[in-house]
Amino acid sequence: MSGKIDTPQAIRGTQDIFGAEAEAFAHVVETFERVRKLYRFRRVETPVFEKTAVFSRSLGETTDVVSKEMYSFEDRGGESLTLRPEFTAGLARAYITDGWKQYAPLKIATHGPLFRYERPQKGRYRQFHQIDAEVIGAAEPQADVELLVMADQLLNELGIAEGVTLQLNTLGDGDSREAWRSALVEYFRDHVISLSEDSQDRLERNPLRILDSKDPRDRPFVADAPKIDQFLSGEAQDFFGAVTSGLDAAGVRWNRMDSLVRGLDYYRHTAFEFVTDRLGAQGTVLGGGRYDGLMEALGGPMTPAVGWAAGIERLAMLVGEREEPVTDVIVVVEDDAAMAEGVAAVSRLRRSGTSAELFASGSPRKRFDKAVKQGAKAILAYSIREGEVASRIKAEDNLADRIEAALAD
RNA sequence: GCGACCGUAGCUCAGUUGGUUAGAGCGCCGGUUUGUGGUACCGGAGGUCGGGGGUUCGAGACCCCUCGGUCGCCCCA
Repeated sequence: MSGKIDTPQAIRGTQDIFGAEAEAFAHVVETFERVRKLYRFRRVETPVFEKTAVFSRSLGETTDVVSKEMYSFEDRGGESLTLRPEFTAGLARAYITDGWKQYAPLKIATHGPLFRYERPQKGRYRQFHQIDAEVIGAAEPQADVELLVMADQLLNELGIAEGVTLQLNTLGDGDSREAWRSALVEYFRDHVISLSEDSQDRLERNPLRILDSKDPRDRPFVADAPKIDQFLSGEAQDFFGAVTSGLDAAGVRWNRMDSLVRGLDYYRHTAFEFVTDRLGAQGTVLGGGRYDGLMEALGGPMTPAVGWAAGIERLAMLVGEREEPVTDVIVVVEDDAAMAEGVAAVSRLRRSGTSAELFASGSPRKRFDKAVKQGAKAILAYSIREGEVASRIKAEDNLADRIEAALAD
């Protein structure tokens, strides 16, 4: 009896993933690993925590992520550290501090946990997991296209492309984006009293966000708001044109979504999201864009880059629960006098590459039934007949032969 | 940070307008039965009813606080 010691609870918004859900999670990661190798993206690992400045400088001080969602703390040396809320900033830091410029253009992929202090809900956790792909040091629209085509292939290989659509936009280069932003602020300021409270607040913090407000009060003004297209430079238009024609050439379907903006300050030019209506309020399955200004914000050389990230939990929800694979062989010891034979057999089977489990505890009479009930491709039972250890295999012939061979080694 | 709903055995749940020692199914453990076999029966372990306070003669049921879950808002993957 554990008595009066109360068990510490798991941290809010964290999850213990098990069984069919864990299989779905693993399937997403395995599929990503396979696809990323097809596109020759190199695997990298970076720390789950960084100096706080890595994120605050990259994402923008006024973004929600930086202003209220970071898990920041001081270490024993008094340094402010932060559990990574996203991958890109840390990867950019690594690119600069580890001299990865020598490998540019560099295609990299990673996956792992991220942390954001948010109210948990469907598809949103405080510790969540993403897969991530970046192309750093490539200014060409072909890099954007390659990334998008890879994302599209991933969703197809996961079997969840149905009902997921690619929404694509351009934010233009830095100057285009600024001009557009100023025009939006000016426009919305004229209607500020009619906007929702949230959007009035956004006008100060993040005016682009008003464009994808869900509030019906904002809709009419959003419809007539200045469009990015009016502010795009010639180069920005050409760039976006090259991305869309590349997608068309690769056979990837997309929708122009001129109200699509991304939350973080570092985005330029291409911005995109793969969205679905099958995940409740969290429609975005995979999102990203080009962040040509980020490296400089971190004190590095001007370095063009593009990338995306996708939530593993969200992808796994779309994949659905996956069956855990059935055991090849269950070895049943029906009499403890045959224990040594059972232990030997299960060891040999596993060494031969056959998955095997040993059922040798609890009531001897019920062990075989438990094996039948759990299910296995074959059951190998050891019992005592007339004082001798006797074995019996219940399996299809070809598998029975394989078991015999493994045991004979 | 805001809102709504929810919280009874390991799991899924029941528990009548507040009324004795809180139940079922599944699972688990043991026994009997069957014996090339996923049977049936019997028995057992396991709950301070998320936690704390309050109302009441009496609270799993009502009230407050708190923690957690779920789903929205916000934000995002």
